Amino acid sequence: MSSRITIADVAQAAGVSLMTVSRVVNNKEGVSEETRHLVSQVIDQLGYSPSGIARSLVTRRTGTLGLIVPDIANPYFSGIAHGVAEIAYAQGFSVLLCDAEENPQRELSLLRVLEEKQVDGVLLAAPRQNTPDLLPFLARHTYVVLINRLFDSDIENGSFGYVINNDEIGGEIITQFLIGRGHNQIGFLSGPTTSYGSKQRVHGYKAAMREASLHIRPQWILPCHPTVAGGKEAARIFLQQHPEVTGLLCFNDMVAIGALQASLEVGRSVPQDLAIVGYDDIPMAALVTPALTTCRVAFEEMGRLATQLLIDHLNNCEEACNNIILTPELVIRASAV
Amino acid sequence: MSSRITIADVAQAAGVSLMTVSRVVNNKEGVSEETRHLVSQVIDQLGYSPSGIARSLVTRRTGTLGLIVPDIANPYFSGIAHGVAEIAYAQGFSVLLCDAEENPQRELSLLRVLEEKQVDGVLLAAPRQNTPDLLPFLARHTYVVLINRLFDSDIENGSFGYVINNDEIGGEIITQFLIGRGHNQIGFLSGPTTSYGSKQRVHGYKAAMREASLHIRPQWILPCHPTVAGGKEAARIFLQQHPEVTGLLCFNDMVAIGALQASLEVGRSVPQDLAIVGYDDIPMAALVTPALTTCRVAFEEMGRLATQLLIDHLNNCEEACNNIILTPELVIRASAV
DNA sequence: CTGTTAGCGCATTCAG
DNA sequence: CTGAATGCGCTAACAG
Repeated sequence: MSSRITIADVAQAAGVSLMTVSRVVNNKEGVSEETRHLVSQVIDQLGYSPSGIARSLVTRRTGTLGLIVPDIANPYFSGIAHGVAEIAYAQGFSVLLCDAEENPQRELSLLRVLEEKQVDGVLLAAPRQNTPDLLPFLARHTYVVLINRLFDSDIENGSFGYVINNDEIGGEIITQFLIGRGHNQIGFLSGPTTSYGSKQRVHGYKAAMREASLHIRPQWILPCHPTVAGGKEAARIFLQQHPEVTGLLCFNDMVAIGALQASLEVGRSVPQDLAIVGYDDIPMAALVTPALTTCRVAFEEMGRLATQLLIDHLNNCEEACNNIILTPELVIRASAV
Repeated sequence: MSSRITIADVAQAAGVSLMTVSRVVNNKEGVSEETRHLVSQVIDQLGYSPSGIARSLVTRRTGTLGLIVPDIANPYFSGIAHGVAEIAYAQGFSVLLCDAEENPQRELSLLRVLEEKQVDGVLLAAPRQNTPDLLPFLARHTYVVLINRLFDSDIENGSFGYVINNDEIGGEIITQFLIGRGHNQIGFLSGPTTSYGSKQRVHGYKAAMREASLHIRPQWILPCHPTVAGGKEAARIFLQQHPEVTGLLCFNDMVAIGALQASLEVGRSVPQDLAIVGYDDIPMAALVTPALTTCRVAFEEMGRLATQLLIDHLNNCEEACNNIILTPELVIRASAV
């Protein structure tokens, strides 16, 4: 219905050949200013719009990127998506949004869909969990950029582009900050055990503790769901079992907000009785009370960089195709001073 | 590169015709179980994936929906997007995400892109501002569903499907709530003057005031930017100019959070000295201190309903194609009790 | 149940 | 500078 009028209609109306029309539509050389002008006019008049579908069939390029996120309603991923959309638009690409709804199986299915849709490349944002089948599905795509997610093996990672946050340094920074403020009993509500980021942050935490010659107690590291509810529950348990702890690191800001709530319940005032540190710096972090001291991860920037990396690769810009490791930044607010 | 192997390769390898392969790929009738099985096997073996592009060229359907939002990083729109993605996936559609970056001009350009990509339909979520050129661009699409946005004229609205929130009732509900709690001097930080929702909410506010025989003072209605900063600034000015006001309605939760901050600065404690009410019930609303009393708008549900409406229409299900008006719901928390 | 013919709308050859 | 042929990969409409 929509694309009723074709390039042929335009050609006929303008009294030229298909190719001439095609050339002016695509701004190609080899057309006199005169005919170019004429054809443009006819195009406007007829309201012609080229069919991206037909074009893609012959060029074998769709100008579309696939973006897979675990949950677009999560500010973490919507921030990434915002960055992705910005660069994609600027470079003339569209983005097919795939929400896996936190379901690893769904990711596989989505990868299939993207294959049928013939996207030029895919951006895969941090699935929480490692599905073993993921690799073969990924391999079917021309090019994939991983956002804040890595496989366990470097060999596998070598097949993909990636932009990640250095969570090990992140974990180290926040731990060092607490140590610097005189804390030496520091706990960690470490999030999902399956999370790559969690592991890295714990590494950083341990490194900082070791560096300061502080004893590392495994029971001070408590996994939890990466949500407010998860953080609240974990903090409740943790604070009861380890009242001696004066500094509490959290997997992310949501967990930290949960910890804030638990502290209130238990009667430990933050930051006086207990310092709490988040991670990510989602918009909410600055707005809770007390405002969260946290580690800023540049979501939107990651989205932008990943998209640029992907597009550079599609354009065969070999030089520009370097993977990117971002260093997070400490943001001191009120929950730990 | 990706779709190197075609239906022809499968046909040859299986020793059947193209059509037979096509039939099994599309699960169509008219193939014996035996050959169906054989062909399926060859497909797996060769790793064949059908080309959506080629298919779309002939079927004139892309199985793709366009979604335009002003800002995907805004929880309001990422909530909608989540609902959209859910239904789209469930019904076998993909969604092309377009982030207009709060730029009405960009919207037009995006609409063009969607036209070239030949999306089956488009979902347009609440642009803040009315661009006069919007209508002709929308008209080029087969079917459009407006999400929480309406044109000023009913004739124009008649051309589109829509799912909206009844913001007039919303404004009325929150005003009645404050009145019921004994407030009779109620201000309204009403957001952008260009916003359709703002106008409606103000209508509701006035209706409730009138109904309670309270005097409506125009100076108690103050427009502002729909952001935390905008709310903070507006509240600062408002509270200084109208200290007599004891209840403050806000355009949305972000504005309310700003008002909360301003109150703290000015030394008015919430809810004792001043009741503050938000709008939308974004995730953040429950997490600030004091937690926001607000009016819940069912974002995700709106996304779901709009998408279903669009798909129903594409499937020519005339009966099911009714526009939807949702009624918001009061959520009482701590900022106004 | 299976195969053949034709063409979707366009861009890439190659000739003028 | 312009145009005529050819085919991208697939399905609809017919034949057998």
